[in-house]
Amino acid sequence: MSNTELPKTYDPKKVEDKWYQYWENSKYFHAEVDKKRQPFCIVMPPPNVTGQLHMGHALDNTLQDILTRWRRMQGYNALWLPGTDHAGIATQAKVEEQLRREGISKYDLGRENFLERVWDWKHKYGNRITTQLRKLGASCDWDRERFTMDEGCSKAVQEVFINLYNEGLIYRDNYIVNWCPHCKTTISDIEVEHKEKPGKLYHIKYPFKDNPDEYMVIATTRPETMLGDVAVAVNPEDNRYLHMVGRTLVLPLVGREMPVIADAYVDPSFGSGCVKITPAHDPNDFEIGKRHNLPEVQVIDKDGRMSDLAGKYAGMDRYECRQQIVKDLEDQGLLVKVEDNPHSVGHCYRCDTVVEPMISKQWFVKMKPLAEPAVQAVKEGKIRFIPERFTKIYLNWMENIRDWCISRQLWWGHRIPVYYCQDCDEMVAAKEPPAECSRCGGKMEQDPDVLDTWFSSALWPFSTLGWPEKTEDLEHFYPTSVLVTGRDIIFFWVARMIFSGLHHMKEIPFKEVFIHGLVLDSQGRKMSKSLGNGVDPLEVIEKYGADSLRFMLVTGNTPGNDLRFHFERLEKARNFANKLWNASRFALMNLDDYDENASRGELTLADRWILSRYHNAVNEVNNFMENYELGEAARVLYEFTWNELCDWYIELIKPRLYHKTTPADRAAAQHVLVTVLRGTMELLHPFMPFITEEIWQYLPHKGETIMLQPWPEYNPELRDLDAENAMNLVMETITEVRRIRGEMRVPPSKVAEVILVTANEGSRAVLEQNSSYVEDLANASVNIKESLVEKPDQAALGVARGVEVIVPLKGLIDIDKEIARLRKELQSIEKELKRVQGKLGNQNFLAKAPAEVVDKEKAKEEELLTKKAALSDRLKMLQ
RNA sequence: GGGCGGGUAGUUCAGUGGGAGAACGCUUGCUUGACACGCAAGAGGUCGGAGGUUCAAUUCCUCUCCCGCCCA
Repeated sequence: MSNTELPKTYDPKKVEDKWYQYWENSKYFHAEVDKKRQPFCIVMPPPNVTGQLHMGHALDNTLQDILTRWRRMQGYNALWLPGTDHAGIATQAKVEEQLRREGISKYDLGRENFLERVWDWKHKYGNRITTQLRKLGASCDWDRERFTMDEGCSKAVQEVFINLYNEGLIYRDNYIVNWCPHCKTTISDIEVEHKEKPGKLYHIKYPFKDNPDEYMVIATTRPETMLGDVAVAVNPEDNRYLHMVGRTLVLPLVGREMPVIADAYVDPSFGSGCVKITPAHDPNDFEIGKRHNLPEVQVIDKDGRMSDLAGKYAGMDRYECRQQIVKDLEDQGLLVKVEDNPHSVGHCYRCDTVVEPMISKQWFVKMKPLAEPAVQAVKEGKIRFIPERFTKIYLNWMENIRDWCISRQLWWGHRIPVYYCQDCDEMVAAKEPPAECSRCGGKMEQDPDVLDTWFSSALWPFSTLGWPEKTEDLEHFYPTSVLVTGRDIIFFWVARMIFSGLHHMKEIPFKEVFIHGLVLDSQGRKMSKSLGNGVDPLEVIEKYGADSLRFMLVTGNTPGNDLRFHFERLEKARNFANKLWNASRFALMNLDDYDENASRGELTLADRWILSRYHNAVNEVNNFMENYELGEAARVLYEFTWNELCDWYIELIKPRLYHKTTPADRAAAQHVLVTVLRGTMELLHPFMPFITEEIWQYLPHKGETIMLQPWPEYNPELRDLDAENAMNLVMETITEVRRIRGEMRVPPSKVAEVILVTANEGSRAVLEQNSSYVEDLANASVNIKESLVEKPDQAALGVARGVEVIVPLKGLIDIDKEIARLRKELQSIEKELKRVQGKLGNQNFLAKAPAEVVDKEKAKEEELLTKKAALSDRLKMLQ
């Protein structure tokens, strides 16, 4: 290898795209079924096809990429399957917005033309997010990229719908659903976000028919819905009102006669204890209405305006109407009082409009039979959540699940494969449009609605692998290994994939679910468009590099917890990348004559030490990775690289690389450096794929790419605790000398005379063999003695592992300063000693604590006593 | 109302039944032949509060306060 001079700072822009192209063009991401190897498979949570990469995607995909790259290096047949979601409401809304700017509506275009526009939009923006994922370094198999509306996925959707329909698990019914007046569609229960909002509680008199002077007072937060009231209910155990049950009231402003009923749902302690019943506009009232056979009067329409049934209020906006009704009630003396009453209001999770509960004929999935096996699978441990606490959240939801409303009044999506006869009430679910009604020969027309987007994503783990066909892919890669996703879509997606997989595949879709938190801004707020506090991952990549972003996202955070985005932490990650770069730069500057096969001298203490520490790091990283503690694994690598490899090992071998030794010794240093540095790059590769590839390619290596190198294996035989102990003594000695130098203001350029005194033979041997380390790293000349009778009084003293470190400072020492320093040191030793001796004096401790803990405390006491003796002797002498 | 997470150095966060850690910031000194996106040395914490279990609790248990999230 020729002498390689690299630039002083690492520039990610110069290398990232280059390596990504190389990997992708070389098909390194591509996985084929290979029965000889164990499969590892992740399906990517599909981002919205027309969306843009945000920090949540960056985190989610970084985690998946780390796992995939790691398993791939371990030799698994690793497949990370990417794709995008058609995102019904979001995408349709975007295209409608575009049409609005052109001054037309989707109705002007008609369904066919509108859909063509959406497909145009998809083709135009559909590869934006996948390009962005490439920038992040995602090693997914693009040859297998899927889309929820592609032919295969659409087939799967049809198949599933028809199967469930035939099994009686999909039904159509009139039911109270959540209507978004802005999106103009129903949404499912979990798509409603409940937010606490300030509001009023209105107390209104409802007079009796037989005696208009007598009345009941009802309390409501939504007076406008009273136009749809059909009863007043009280609790059957509420003695205040029981005698009124069965009597007839006259609804104010409307004049409708309605009964007083008793129902256990009513909470006697809320408001007056009398509840108005509006089955058409409240889910609970709807249930009560069903129980009591009450009529349903719909007074609010799909635009959020009062309907024709609202009499003189017809056509008014629902909130305007509220004001007017309150005013009218007041005028008639029927408003008793108005109280402040903050209450929870449902909002559309897409557009944040207040949702209107409304009765409508919709398609539903019957959940109970599907949920049961999905609960079992998790309870039996077939599917494991990481962190474990999400198991409870999942189970709690699954066990209380309600039927899933799946029809959406949109055009963009999978159209419901049900056909209705226009002449009779025949209806069939079919893959192909029936030519005519099988019963009466009438014309058949398809349901105009489409399915909830999540209906297709629920099938993602098997639809992407070829289902309903029986493919080799399915057989090999299903069930997938792990699902990585945010905690915000456990219900939307994870739960639905689980019951779908179990029902249609008869097998779980994945064995583990790795949940991460949300990426928040630096103040802990959710990143949102309206707040404008989002950080664009692409800008970050542009400025700091993808490796830095990835490293920052994965460190300093614990699985499942939210993560605040701080630019300071990004800088830290970038600095780390630069550190790697410069360590490698140093290595390359000293490898011009490196020959792997050259005869090498014996390993030195530093060599044995760094190899031992490296294998310790390998072991820790492996354990953390297996437990999904990716942040901890990254921390171990950060600390090993910076604090051990760079700060100590590289410094220790500089003299050997600068030809101040024999060629064989130099070769040994080169070899250990290359081995450890290359191994470190391999360990870091899943986290920082680009820089590690760049460096690895410069280092002596075999193979085409770091990403297909075997993952470093832990070799316990290379753990060398003797070397670690010896090095600790050397390093602490060096630190002690440096500290004295610093405190006594010995100029850095001046060689300090150092006397090391210890009666311990072992320590003395270590120091004698390795005194050059102390001399080089502390700029000192070292003398080692068993004892020292005549201690120079013009000297500073420290103790490292029982070794007295004496630095004679004739003419340089400030006696007062040294006395102060010794006193302070002694103080902290006394404090520690008191604690240790307190423990050792406790009979219970000696009797019950494990022997090694007791031994440890004893050794500690001994060391502290030595140190104390040396320092106080010294202090006496100086005083 | 139920559930969950968090409260540890000035700040942001790791971590642990047995001597409190990191990064940034701060102090001091360094253009030391990889790196100032750096090197060396250092200051800084009653680990939210109270009680309990234990030889030993920041860590386990109970209660309590504050912050955040989810569900009803």
